[in-house]
Amino acid sequence: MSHTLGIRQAQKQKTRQAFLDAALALLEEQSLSSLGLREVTRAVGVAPTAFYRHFRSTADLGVALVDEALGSLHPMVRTTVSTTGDPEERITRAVELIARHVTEYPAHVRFIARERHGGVQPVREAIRAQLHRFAEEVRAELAKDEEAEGWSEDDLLMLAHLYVDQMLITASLFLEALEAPEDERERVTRLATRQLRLITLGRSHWLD
Amino acid sequence: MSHTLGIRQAQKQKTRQAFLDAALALLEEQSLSSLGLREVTRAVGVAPTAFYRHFRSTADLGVALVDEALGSLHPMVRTTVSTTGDPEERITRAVELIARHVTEYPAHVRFIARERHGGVQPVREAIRAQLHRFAEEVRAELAKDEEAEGWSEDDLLMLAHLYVDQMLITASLFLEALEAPEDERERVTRLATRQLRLITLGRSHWLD
DNA sequence: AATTCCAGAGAACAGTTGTTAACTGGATGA
DNA sequence: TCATCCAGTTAACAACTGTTCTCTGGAATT
Repeated sequence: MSHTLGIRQAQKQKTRQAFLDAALALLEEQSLSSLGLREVTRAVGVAPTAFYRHFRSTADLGVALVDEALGSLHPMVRTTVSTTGDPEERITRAVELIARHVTEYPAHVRFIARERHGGVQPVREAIRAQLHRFAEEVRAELAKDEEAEGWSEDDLLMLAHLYVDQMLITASLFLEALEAPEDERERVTRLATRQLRLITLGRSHWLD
Repeated sequence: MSHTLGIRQAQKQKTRQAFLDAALALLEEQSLSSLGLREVTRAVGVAPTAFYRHFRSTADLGVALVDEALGSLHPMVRTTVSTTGDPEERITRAVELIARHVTEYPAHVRFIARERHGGVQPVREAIRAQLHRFAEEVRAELAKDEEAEGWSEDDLLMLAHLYVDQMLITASLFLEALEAPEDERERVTRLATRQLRLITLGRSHWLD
């Protein structure tokens, strides 16, 4: 099924990826709404006009970055939530997974945290849509758990959003602690673990 | 004690406030890192160079905006948390208070949500510091409650941060629902209420 | 082998930006 | 009353921005 791309298409995709990489790097120290088209092309090493062969505008590039940063994350979220084992172990694994992801893709995480409430509407929309997908997937996984018996769909979605938001908050904290000494990251781990523990505790008494 | 300002100082403060107001309005559709100095002076109706009489840079203006947006909010947070009455009533009042604040100062709320993870370091720092103050104040209020018996200081701060973050998430949701029909805001109210309820439930079983 | 296609280059456009220096004129304080 | 101060002005600077049109050379198609 995998159709080998021609030299032409392959080169185009390569350049496109170079745009995404360069933009992501530049966005570590500014917001998308201040990212200039020429700034990006300069970083890639191509003429300004080449930009238009790939994107309509920087907002368009931003939407593509959202897909790159969040699109491939869905399997990970699903498996994390559905992991079997006692709750405490699940929480530990979830926090570890977030920490590792932040370490591996700090620029992606920073971009999402920054542009979630950023100044570019189509990008905000794209992030909102992806996060909603996450919440729906988490809800679906939660529904499978025996603890979900007696829960309404609406309440499950409410809890799912709580988990998703908590995931983002934690990721952002790890991001801030990235260059800090080891014990700061340890502190964040402990904080996030206890917060998840408290939420899970509330969950298990929801039907009282 | 209140020293009447001279005509000169008064006029200066008036212009300064005009800068803050104009910037806040412009920031509804962009981020601080893309806000131009000339753009602001144009909106105020003053020469570009006048800007330097009040601020070193737009980042400096941003820090001033953080103080305006969050500085006056501390009493409200304190009294909200310390309100007596049964937990359910407290939650309702808290959510209502957030909703009202968002309706009254939407630009302030948008600014904080946007720049909390934005591209301007000094502003991020200023917001982080203010939110930490909030968390400390909430912790102090929680400590007075009889439910806090047996809690460690660290765990109380953990819970306080959870409440503060939840407050911001809720505010942001109300902001998105500002121009939406009434039933959307009602939906957000119900969601936020149940999330707070679940957290409070976890809180009451923390020591089990 | 001849033709079409198209990613990227090049040049030019009118506007924009932050920052400097030297100024003006009304409020301030002696 | 007179000298000082200082919020805001004017003018000019080099550097930058997004977007247009035209062109080119190698890949793709016939």
